[in-house]
Amino acid sequence: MDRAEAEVRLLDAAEELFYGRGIQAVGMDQVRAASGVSLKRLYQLYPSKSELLVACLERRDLRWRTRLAEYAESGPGGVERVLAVYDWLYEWFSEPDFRGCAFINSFGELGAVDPAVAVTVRAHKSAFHDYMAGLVAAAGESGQTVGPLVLLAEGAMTAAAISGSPEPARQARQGAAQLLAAR
Amino acid sequence: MDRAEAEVRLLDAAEELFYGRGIQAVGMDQVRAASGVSLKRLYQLYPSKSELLVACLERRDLRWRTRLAEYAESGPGGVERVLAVYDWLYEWFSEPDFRGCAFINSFGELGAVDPAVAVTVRAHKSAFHDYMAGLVAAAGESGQTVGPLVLLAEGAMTAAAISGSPEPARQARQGAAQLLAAR
DNA sequence: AGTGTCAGAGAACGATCGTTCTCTGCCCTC
DNA sequence: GAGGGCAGAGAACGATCGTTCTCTGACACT
Repeated sequence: MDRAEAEVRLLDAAEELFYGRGIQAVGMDQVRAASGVSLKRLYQLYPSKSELLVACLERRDLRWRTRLAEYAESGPGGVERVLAVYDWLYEWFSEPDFRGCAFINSFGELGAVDPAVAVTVRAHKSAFHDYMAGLVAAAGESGQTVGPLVLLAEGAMTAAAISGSPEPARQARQGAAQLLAAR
Repeated sequence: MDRAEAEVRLLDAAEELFYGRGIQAVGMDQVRAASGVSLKRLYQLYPSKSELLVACLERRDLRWRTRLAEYAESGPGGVERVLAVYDWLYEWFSEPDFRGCAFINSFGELGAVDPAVAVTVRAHKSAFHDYMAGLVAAAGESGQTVGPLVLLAEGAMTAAAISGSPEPARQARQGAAQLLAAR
């Protein structure tokens, strides 16, 4: 197993465990067991739990935004492309192991005590905001709606996590459609 | 110091610490030091950290909803009463020690491993949803908007926490006003 | 083949946690 | 005034955590 594969296995295992049970509820030895990578190697690649977590979040940020963009840009453009974001949220919320937004969860758990986590979470949310702003601008809509549109998505993530239902995505889509229809 | 005062001091101290730094980042000994209540008494009143946390959340739920209702119902009725919710959020977000919604944070940290926490958080969010539904109905608006209106508020809470700015409350209010104007 | 290098397994370490126990001193009752 | 129960302070306990160290065995090279 070379360095690249060890990294992948570590990030896969750590991300699933951290996301599924919370960060402080997972010990480094559980990451070792789930990944099959020895503790020694783990600490060579990621010198602390915090750095492992940040690496997980950064990879997740990339994958999440890529998947979202692929979905949105596979359909028609304009306003429908904005609304497709909420359709994608519905699919995400429906995944069996969905447990909310990993960034919101991480920020709530460690944002106050781990500055690196706070920075990473802010970067992710900022990137999402910028992406939505781009879609809205491409649809020729007023930039004033971007804020509420993002809030609908953020609210849907937490509501879906807490209620255990994907339905908030539908409600967010309805709200977004109304906001975009009003002129 | 009688039992009632010990409870108040414990809940005050624990709530501030848990909310400000995260739950697992705070030890029971810090709660003892901040409250001035001995460890023995603490465990007589709340036999475990989880029960102390749930008691904090339940009291916070009551106080939070009471403060919100007092604010909303101190102004005019109708649609403006719905919008007043977002004005209140702005004031809340502007408090110096604001760190997001304690229920969302607690759920993210412990929802997956502590069922009592999950139940308490769901109850709080459900109560907030019902309260908003009541305001919307009293304003003579369609019940269909309740979902998006709640999502705007939830999204504003997390966005304000992560960005460290109260501005999301303004954006949520704008979005809500548009949703209520559209018919 | 013999030797040096490295990786893995897992013990070890020091810290901290939630929780309980011990000891001491005070207050109330007779 | 003597004795008993109770509360507070803080040590103690067992578990677990993040992180490091030790030991052993396998592989690479001359």
